[in-house]
Amino acid sequence: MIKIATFNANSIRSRLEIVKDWLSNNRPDVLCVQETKVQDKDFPLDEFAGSGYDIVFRGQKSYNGVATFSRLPIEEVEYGLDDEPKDEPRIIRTKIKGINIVNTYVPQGNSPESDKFQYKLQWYARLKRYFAKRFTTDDMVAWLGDMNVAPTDIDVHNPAALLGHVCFRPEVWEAFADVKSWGFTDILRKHYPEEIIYTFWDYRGGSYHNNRGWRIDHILTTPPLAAKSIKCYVDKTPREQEKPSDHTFFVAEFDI
DNA sequence: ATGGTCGGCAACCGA
Repeated sequence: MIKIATFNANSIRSRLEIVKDWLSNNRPDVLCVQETKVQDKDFPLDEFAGSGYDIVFRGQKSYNGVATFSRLPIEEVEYGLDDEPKDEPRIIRTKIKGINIVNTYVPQGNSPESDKFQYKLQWYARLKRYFAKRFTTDDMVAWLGDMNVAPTDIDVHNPAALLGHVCFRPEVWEAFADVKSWGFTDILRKHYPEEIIYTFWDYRGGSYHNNRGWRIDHILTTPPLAAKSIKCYVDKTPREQEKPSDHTFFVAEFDI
């Protein structure tokens, strides 16, 4: 069995105790973290010394940043996209136990009228080419992270009101679906085709308490890995700790 | 309810 998880930390340094506790209590083989919000020279490596995890990361000041934790040997590492701008603080590929683990923090997009939104749409297209260039759909590939898209109406608490948001509008659905069409299965939906399951709740307005959430973190895999998927779930227990992230831990287990 | 709350960082931007 291999257990793979993803978590948008919204600052790894502010979420140190939550991450350390979760790793020691759950012992995933791989944890992909987004929004570490720390420069590489300041990454809190010492805090994880003796944890049993190797960590690869790329960050920048204030914004973005990704890290991949593994307690199995990391066989390969690749930072960034392969065209310009490489955007290293948003994507790390590792190969672990023969599985390509692609940890992404997809740009949020700010507002539909902004250049950042166009950049987001292009980012999905660039990512699709990245997959197509490296892998075939017979390879073991897991794509996970904060995708900044809620793909269907049941993935947000109020689709009518939220329609038009940069994470919930047709251009984003199409861009995400186009990457998926290369050969990915949405592992949560394989197990729970119609359940209301969220991974993110805005800090504002008591949305967690009222369960006004979004499903914007995803775990997708190629068919040979999807066939081995045995469990997929959101772990909300860290939300009950002090100063939680606005996202939860999201986990998939495979019979490998 | 067109507001609300975080984190980083040092004024506001990003989410």
